[in-house]
Amino acid sequence: MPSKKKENPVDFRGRVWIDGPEGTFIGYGRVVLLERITKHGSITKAAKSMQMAYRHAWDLVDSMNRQSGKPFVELSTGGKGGGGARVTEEGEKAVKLFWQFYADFQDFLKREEQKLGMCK
Amino acid sequence: MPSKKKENPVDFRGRVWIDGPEGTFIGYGRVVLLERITKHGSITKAAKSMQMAYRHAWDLVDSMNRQSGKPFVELSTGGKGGGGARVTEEGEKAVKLFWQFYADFQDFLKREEQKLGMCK
DNA sequence: TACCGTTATTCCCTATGATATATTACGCTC
DNA sequence: GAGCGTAATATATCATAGGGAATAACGGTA
Repeated sequence: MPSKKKENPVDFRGRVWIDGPEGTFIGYGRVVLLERITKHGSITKAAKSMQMAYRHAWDLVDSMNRQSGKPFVELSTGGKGGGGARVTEEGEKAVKLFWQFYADFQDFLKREEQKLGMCK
Repeated sequence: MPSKKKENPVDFRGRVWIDGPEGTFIGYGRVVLLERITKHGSITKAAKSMQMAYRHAWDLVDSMNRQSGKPFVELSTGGKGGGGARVTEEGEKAVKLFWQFYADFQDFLKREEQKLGMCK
């Protein structure tokens, strides 16, 4: 049977994100971070679990909380366990919204590959 | 009449490009560069016209020529006028292909804004 | 041969971002 | 009040990309 392997390995790629008042608001890395925070209950553990520096993770959370009307993550310091982080409903909605956007974009890339791929 | 101004200034953004064997192959900056080379006839003038360092422009041209079966740009050194650069038909085709991809992507972003914009 | 403007190539400097380290603040538990 | 693990913050180190400057190579023309 005839192979459909591409002679020229070109592929259509891209990135998508959502901008807010200060620039980047919701993106791939931020959404994965939110999911890890939901799973682990703290910025520290979430950052470690994805090889991200705590400083960087904290900056992202702070950026999202500043740009959203209602915070995506509730932080608490001190107390039982030393404190922690909890993703709010608003944050959960943002996660779902982005994954929908992301999935639509992957479909778009596939369609473009079909449409324009052979014009190389 | 009721204003359609958005309460929350969030907008859907993104970037697209085409990968080749070595990574980035065709992208926005590279395509603009090709158009400037067509217009000016040299890498030097093309780079100056878009505030790009000659070194960077040359690297981009070299990267495209290495990754495409047939070169996108024909370079000549010495001779009348000291040499120059000329975009080939292969290069022109790549420019058109990318702009089509780019336009489709802008449409996609608009559709997503309509579809998901109010779910914030 | 001398000159010219371009391509081709090297070297260094700077700006930027990410990372690592360290310190402080916090508030509950014991 | 001591201890704990976290958030919060500041500082220093490192890596990387990009730009600028300088130089050589090239091949036509006068």
